[in-house]
Amino acid sequence: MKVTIYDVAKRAGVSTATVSKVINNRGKISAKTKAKVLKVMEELNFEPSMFAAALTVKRSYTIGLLLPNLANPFFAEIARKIEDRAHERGYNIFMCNTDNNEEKEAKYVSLLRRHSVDGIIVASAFSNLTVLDQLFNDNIPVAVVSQDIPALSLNTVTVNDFKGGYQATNYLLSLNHTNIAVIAEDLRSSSDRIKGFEVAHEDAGVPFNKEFIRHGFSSVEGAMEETRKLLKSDQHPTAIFACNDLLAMGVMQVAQEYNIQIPQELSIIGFDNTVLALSSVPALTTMAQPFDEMGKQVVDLLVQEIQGEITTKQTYMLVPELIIRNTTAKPSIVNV
Amino acid sequence: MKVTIYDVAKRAGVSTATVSKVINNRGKISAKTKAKVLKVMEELNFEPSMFAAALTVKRSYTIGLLLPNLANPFFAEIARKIEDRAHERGYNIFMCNTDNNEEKEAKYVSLLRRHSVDGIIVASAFSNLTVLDQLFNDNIPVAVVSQDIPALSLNTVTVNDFKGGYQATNYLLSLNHTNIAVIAEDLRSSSDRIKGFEVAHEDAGVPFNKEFIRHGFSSVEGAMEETRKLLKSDQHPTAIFACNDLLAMGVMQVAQEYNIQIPQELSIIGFDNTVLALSSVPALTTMAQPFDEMGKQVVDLLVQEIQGEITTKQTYMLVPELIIRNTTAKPSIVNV
DNA sequence: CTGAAAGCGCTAACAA
DNA sequence: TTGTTAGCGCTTTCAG
Repeated sequence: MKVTIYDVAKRAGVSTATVSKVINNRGKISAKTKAKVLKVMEELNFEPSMFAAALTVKRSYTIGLLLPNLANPFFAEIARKIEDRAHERGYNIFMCNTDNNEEKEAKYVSLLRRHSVDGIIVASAFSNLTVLDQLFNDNIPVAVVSQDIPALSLNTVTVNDFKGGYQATNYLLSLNHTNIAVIAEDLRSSSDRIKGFEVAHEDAGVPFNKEFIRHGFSSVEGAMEETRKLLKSDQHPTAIFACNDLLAMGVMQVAQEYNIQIPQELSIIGFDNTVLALSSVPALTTMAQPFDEMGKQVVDLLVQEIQGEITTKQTYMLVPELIIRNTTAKPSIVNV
Repeated sequence: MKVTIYDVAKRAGVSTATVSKVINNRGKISAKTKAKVLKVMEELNFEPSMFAAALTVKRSYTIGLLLPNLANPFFAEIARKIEDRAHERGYNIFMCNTDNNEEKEAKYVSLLRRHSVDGIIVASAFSNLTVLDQLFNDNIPVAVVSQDIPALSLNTVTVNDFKGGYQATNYLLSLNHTNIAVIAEDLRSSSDRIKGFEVAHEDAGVPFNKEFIRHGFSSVEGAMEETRKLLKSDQHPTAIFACNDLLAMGVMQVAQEYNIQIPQELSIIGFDNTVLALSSVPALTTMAQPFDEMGKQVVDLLVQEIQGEITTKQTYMLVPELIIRNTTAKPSIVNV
């Protein structure tokens, strides 16, 4: 049988109210009583049930985390940071892999509500706005990370994708590449990165080839297929901006397939700076997402809202950072 | 205000007991009453609090998952599968990153107990046996995945590391490599893999160089350092067996650093088959861990124990599978 | 500084 | 088939 506050109270010769006070370090208790209670708690290896407490206190100290798929290093990285920070703040994380599937999203949210989570962090696409609306009506705080849901006003932490795209492109341009292609997923973040790509060209006065902007691929295979087409074309690009590291890996595989030297014959830049970028051969130049900061900010925002410390919704927009490694170089004459 | 069972009962004109019954689909209720209650629940967007229920029913339908670090693709992969299966079985997962740090382990376990988890899955090294002992005394089911804790008898799911090491080595031997090195972490699983390496050599009647067995590295950097030493030695190896994919990436980076062609001049085989193996260039030959099966089995084992369906502890030992990709080939004459 | 007692939202006998 | 009632383990007034 689990040991309860009654067991502790009886053994310590005090009331449960007193025990409760020492557990929560609240109210006035004599040092002596406190010491005695603490000792008994120790002896009994007592852990107070947050369930029972939550019932009156209406706070579970749990947060739900909705993301598409942990097996994707990008989300794994964020999840890690979020969990860290949440734990620091005394909250536990309920992990939910939605696969960006509306049905799963709804199911998880329902489950999370039954579990009385104090708030929810959304890192998945979250197509299901109805569900979010319900949460809103039910007064369950929601914070969003790594995307913006323009239809709703929520606490949000994003990274400046436009700027990321701009800087990545700009770096390539500064290396004298004038023939740059983009491979992207079909996400809002991607289109912002692409916009950055375009504006960087305009600002530099370098024209870009619209044909070289390819989007709609989320898998390595998709990226590979597209890269093949790109590299087969007459005036093929000397550099490719892959909108995430995974896609960049696809590009690199095709380069090897075609016996194209990286970075001598083809420069590649990724986005995210996941473990893939660091471990790839050659190591990938990429725009780093500030995972640590992102995780920290979302949970802080959410926790603040939970604890009623902020009432207005806020948006943090962090900036990605260029990490130069070994997949980028000046275009060689050979290749032009 | 959160809507409660009382609100539903009142609005539906029935007692809370009746509502409880329809929630849990238990007892006898007329179709009519049931329909009415269901309708009201829908209208009120009611989600029963598992907290309150757990208080009497003594089951929270939550499971704690302890692992070192989600940012490590191996654990991310397992976590994903575990979460999937748990969810299928109606359980939610509490995520805990321990960094293999005893203090964190203890803190998390304490937190999990306060949250009244029904059971705990341990995927981290778990140095802290005292804590596990407490769980045992408290009758909290624990299942272990991807390792065995010989000191304790617990439900366990592992993969046959000896066999994995044997098969990896054997494949290399079958390719006619006779000069094979191993790079490993300092884990029990690694020593089993190394044992497999040795026995495979003995069985094939090929002597192996003890100097070529290097262990104690857990980072890419460590692997790189060691690979440099290995490749600098006079009679350097023609193949390297890296005891996990991440280490293999380190080996590949050094190979490129030294301008050594893979697989022509050096074969590499990894272990795990994480996303790294698939996306590396060239794609990595590796021993695949059966992540899906592992995840499924641990949660099934744990859930069975929770629900009292099994009383004896069980051990599943799954087998890894050789996935041949592009980092392995026959040794070239040049290199001998 | 300490304790008695009510109540949080739900379930589980037991009556009706 | 449905309702009454007594907890589950903890917190919180409010007295003492």
